[in-house]
Amino acid sequence: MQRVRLVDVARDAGVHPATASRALNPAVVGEVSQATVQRVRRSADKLGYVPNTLARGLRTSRSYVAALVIPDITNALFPPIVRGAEQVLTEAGFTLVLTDTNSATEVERSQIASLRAHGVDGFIVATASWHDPLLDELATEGFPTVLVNRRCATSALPFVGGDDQQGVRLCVEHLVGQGHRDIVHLAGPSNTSTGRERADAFRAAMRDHRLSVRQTVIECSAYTEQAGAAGAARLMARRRPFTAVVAANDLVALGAMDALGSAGVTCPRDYSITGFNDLAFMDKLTPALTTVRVPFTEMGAHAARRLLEWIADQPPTATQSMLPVELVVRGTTGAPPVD
Amino acid sequence: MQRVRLVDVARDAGVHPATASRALNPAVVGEVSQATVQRVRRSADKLGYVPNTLARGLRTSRSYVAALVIPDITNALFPPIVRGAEQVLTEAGFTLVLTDTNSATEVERSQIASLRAHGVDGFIVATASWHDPLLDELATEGFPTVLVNRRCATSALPFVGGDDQQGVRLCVEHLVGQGHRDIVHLAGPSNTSTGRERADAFRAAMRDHRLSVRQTVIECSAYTEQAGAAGAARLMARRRPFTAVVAANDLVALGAMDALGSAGVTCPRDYSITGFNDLAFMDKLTPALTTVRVPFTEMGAHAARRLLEWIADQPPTATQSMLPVELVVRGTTGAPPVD
DNA sequence: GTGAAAGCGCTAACAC
DNA sequence: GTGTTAGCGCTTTCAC
Repeated sequence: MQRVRLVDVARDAGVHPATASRALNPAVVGEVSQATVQRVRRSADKLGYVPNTLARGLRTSRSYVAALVIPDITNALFPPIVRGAEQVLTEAGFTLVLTDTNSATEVERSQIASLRAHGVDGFIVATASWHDPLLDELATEGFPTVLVNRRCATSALPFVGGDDQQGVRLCVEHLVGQGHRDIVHLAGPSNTSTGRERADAFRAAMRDHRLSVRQTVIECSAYTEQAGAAGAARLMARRRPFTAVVAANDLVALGAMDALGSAGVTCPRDYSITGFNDLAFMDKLTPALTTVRVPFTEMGAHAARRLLEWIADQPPTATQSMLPVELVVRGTTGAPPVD
Repeated sequence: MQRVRLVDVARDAGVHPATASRALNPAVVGEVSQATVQRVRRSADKLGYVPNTLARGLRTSRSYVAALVIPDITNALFPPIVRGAEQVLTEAGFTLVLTDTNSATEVERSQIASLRAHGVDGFIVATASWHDPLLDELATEGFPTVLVNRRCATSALPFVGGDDQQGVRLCVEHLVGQGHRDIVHLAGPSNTSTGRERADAFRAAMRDHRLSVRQTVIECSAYTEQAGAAGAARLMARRRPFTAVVAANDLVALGAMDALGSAGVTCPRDYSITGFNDLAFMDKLTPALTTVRVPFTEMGAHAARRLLEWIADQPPTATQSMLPVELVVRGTTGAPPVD
């Protein structure tokens, strides 16, 4: 394997390598006579020819490789994105390179540089910070790059994400419908678009219901259980009454429930809570988590399609696609306690 | 970016491209005078030179890319493996290509072929079937390949996995210690090494405790909740009494618990059950799952190290490494019911 | 429709 | 120590 070169095929078919190349290249196969094409194809099959993509890439500066940049693959929301992207890319004859930055900016920068050196044709980036110079650079250079899940302040790059606004609105409406009025938001980090936008959406939804938003938003430092627990601790320290919590995501919700539980405040008896993302097994907890389901697989697939379009044609309109989300009502929400 | 070539650096430094190449290549930098090295390095930094890995690879037939072949990235046990491998590889200056075969053999075959065409230096394979002609081919060709998590019948390739035998033995011992005697095993598919070896280990452990193994093993068709539920249904259909179940993995255990629960048989009141893998959130279920913790991140890292060794030197001894596992006792195991 | 020739960016032999 | 030369495997002008 890897031993049969185009020259060998050409020799076997009794043609010039250039002709063999044309016969095997769908784009220019028309320039070659049918008979020759047949002969070359037969030879290629017979010898088990596998084109050397490196050599092709060196010549065409096209590698048919796309890279997916992920902050942390062990966070359960990313695997479906990877999967969706991988499937679309593979189907299109592309190879997916995965890089896990461990949420570190320097790693991200060096990885992106190295991948470009490897000649990748484009990036799908799931690590976007709200202010992200690295992505601004890519945008400026016109290097094919699609943002997924999180976007930047400067929306110069196409983006595919879930409809955060709608998701939060559904949560607030559901809680209000159950009779809650003292609702607080454990927000995500403000250096992520999801953190910011969910918080904005929360305030907007509260206002729509003529509820005060004063002192109702507590920012968590990360999308983790630890940060959620810390947020809940700060919430309790305030001694401001609340009957419901809209958490920025499932992990934050879980952490908050843990912390509140340790303080003897239990859900759904004492308060209601909603998550976001509907990670695996959220339906199997006790109580099962009411949360917002986001179509992550579709998100990855969609982002991959956008990237392929860009690579094939020219810079796309930097559209921001919002995929519809849905509220999944389970056991962590109910009527507010009567005291 | 990607515009600065070695020639440009050489011109800037006033040397021949070959000299610049040597100055920048750690392996042969000694053949160049210190002064020249300095000058070349300075020029490279100044111009922002990034070596073109494709061109280098074409010349050296080394791409510094390793591929990880995964059956299904959305199965929560694989992300940590990916992460562990990615970290070791990245640190060594390698790039990781991920491919998700969706558990389909044809996809796997075509992906592996395509990746070899892309010039990857080696594979880490997590999809091994018990009989796997594709892997036998790679082994025969001496292509650097390390198996992770699952291995093949013909152990011609190095393998890094968890200590399945020990894990199952711990489960059985724990259950026996609680007083269980009627223990059954919901086994994994027999076309995986984990399925076969856990079942073997189960039988061995039972015999060690002088317990009969007749009719105690039921094979599930896959490592999924559905298959677990189907296995539990077959178990109930037998009408043979049991007080404990050793499930081949967490998903199978969850599926079984669902199916048994629907039939009014609940855990831990009516029976005990153990899982395997300790996936995320298994500690948050009700009851929390007693299971075997497997060091997946370390597994991925270890496999990557083995691969790097192979790529750097020569074919390693085809050693089989077993990483230690530990039993995590939680709520799904207890004393058998008294009737 | 096909062949000839050049070259993508880099590195390994071989000179000097 | 450094320059010269050649070539990795492929594609793409340019002739014919």
